[in-house]
Amino acid sequence: MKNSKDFDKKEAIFQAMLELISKHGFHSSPMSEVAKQANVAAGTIYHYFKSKDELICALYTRLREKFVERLFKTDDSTKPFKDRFRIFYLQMIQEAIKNPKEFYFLEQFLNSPFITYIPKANLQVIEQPIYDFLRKAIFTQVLRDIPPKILVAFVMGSGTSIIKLQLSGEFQMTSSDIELAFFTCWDGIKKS
Amino acid sequence: MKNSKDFDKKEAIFQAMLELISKHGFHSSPMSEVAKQANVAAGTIYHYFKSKDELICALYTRLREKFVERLFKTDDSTKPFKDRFRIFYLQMIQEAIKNPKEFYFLEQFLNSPFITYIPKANLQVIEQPIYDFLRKAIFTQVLRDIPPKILVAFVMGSGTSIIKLQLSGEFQMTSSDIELAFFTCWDGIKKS
Amino acid sequence: MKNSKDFDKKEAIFQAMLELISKHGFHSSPMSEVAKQANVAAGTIYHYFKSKDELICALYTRLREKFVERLFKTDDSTKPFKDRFRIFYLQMIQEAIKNPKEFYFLEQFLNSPFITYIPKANLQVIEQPIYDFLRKAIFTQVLRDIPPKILVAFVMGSGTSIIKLQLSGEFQMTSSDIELAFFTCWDGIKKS
Amino acid sequence: MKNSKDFDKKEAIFQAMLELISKHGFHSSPMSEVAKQANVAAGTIYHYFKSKDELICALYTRLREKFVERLFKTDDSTKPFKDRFRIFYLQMIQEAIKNPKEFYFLEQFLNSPFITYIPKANLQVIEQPIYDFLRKAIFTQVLRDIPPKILVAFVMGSGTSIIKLQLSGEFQMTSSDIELAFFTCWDGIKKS
DNA sequence: TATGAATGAGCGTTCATTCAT
DNA sequence: TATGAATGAACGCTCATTCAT
Repeated sequence: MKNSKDFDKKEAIFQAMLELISKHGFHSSPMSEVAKQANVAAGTIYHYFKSKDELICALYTRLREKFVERLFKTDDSTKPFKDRFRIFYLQMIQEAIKNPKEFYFLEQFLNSPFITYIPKANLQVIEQPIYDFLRKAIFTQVLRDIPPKILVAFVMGSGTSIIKLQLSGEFQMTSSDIELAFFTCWDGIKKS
Repeated sequence: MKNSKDFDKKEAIFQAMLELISKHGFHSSPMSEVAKQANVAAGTIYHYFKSKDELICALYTRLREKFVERLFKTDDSTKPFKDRFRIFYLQMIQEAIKNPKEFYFLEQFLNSPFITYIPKANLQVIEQPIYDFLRKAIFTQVLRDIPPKILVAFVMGSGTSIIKLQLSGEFQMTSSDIELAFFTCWDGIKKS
Repeated sequence: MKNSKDFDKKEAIFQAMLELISKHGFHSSPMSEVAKQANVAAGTIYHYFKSKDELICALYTRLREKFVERLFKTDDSTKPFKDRFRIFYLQMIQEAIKNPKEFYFLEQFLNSPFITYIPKANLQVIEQPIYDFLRKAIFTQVLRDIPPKILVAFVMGSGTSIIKLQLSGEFQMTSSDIELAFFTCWDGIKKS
Repeated sequence: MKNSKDFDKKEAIFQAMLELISKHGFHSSPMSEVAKQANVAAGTIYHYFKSKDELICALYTRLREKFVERLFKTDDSTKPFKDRFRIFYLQMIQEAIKNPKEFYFLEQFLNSPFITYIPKANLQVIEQPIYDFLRKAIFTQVLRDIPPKILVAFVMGSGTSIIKLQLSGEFQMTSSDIELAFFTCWDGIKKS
């Protein structure tokens, strides 16, 4: 089956690149190594991606979309917003902790000059669900009335930072620690 | 004067590397280019630093120390903690915005495999002032009683994220926006 | 019809290679591009030709034969030799100018190490008509008595050079210019 | 001595590239091989030349200049023009035969897409002496009154072709053959 | 100390060719 | 016959590092 084989190879290449970059960084992840780990020839990668940069960018887009999607996997819009936000915040932390490679790759990419290769419009589309989620809650006066972009930055930044703390191995968070983190965030953003 | 010349060259090398990496990333900042921008010969860099990696790591340590130091430059321990924290938070945001190259370099480094080259103990020493500042406030029941490391991550993570928002050019923060960000953070961490 | 299809594909491949090489040279004309322009699969080319080199050599032989043939297309052996030679010389220049791709390919090939792949005997067979044409005229004392090979070289070399001048775009030859070129050549080679 | 070493290396690289290309063509002359034959490291070539293409173009300019210069090495402007032209024509043929590598390289380059990389103005400057030499003789009514560019093309083209004949090994020219070739050319171009 | 020419391992990428379908 | 995905050797080139001066 051509399609399934295609899928397998592309997927294997993505996976190999993810593994290498999350561990060694962009420039210690040579294409030859990617090929080896993906069990394809070096040249094969170039049937699927124009260049190393394009592969890395495609991987970012793909992983970021997947990550955002997961944040709302367990959302239940019939619940009170506080509960929904709690689920969202915990989900963010837990998903990242369950997928450290993805998380490291995303953070590394986001904080590198690579990020400038992705058109801002594309980035916005990917982040839209988060933005919408919080903006509506500002509108319905559940959340503090501050510019939504600041709110998103605040929430995601604090979460990201807590994830890094946990993944660094420097501090073992219990689930009640995570709960505390949620309350800290919530008390900051809620309409008082 | 040997020391002063040493200082000048080392400083020039640091500055050149900072400029290049903040703009182009680690692996688009060749030593030859650093040398050119620092007005020294390529070989000279190796009198001051064992390797490119060591130079980058030294630069990180140096900039991170400077950054933390600046956070407390305007601290006044006689004031109520809330005021002190406000100054601290605003200072963090403003210093980063005033020094975008430093900020980009630090974030890039922090989110790359390079960070693992710096012994954890050293990192802890550098961050200690922040940790102490907040821990004491927990102890005196001004701040919410959560593990200090989580608190530090929360505060610094939210701040960092807001800085990125501003530096991205995607959102122009007014000083009242920054004030709002401070309140959001404060309401989250204060003892209620 | 197998033969007609064969013919079509082979022809399309020849045409595609000619177009690419005349424009980009041998090593900027990948087989994949040839395949694309010929509307066949890359592998298909290898049903008709053993290798890229063989294809290029076959193309040379083919085009050179066609070119020589055209030189005598309008020959009329009943006319005086001077008239016949005039037609020949003008034909050479005009055919090349009408078919610049063919001309560029032939010249490129002729001046590259590829030419050594073609057995000398084959080359001689192809050029034979030109050789015979001029040798007879020497024999009949119409042309200067110099070794025929030198005569052929002289005539073809001067013609080729004039063609290049015109094709370079550097000089627009009128038909009276071409006539002058003919006289220049003729006065050189005729028996005086 | 820095200058002499520089000279040596650059010269050695030029020589190595010349040797390889004249024998194997552009794309069978890898930089690694050039380095090996020039007794330098691959990277060293890139201190002297930006790229392979630039090296090849520089080599062309250099050799073509040298070649044109040699044509007039033995010129004596006090002699009658016919004698001067004879010397010139014979010199062209003999120099090329003495330096077959240079000749093959120049012809290969001239008939490849590389030639388009060299600005036309530069080419003209190099060829200027030949042009001037013949143009003056047209002006003084020694040579046939045809556009100088055509005259140059005629003379150089016929000469080049005769050189190729000799170098091909297919025909051993005696000095009286060369003399005949000169007369053939002269009778063509002289004012009758 | 300071230089910068020189090194050469290693990179990203290309492309002639093959072969399972 | 025809396909085109896959191969992998080989390419042009970069750049951290060295060392004679």
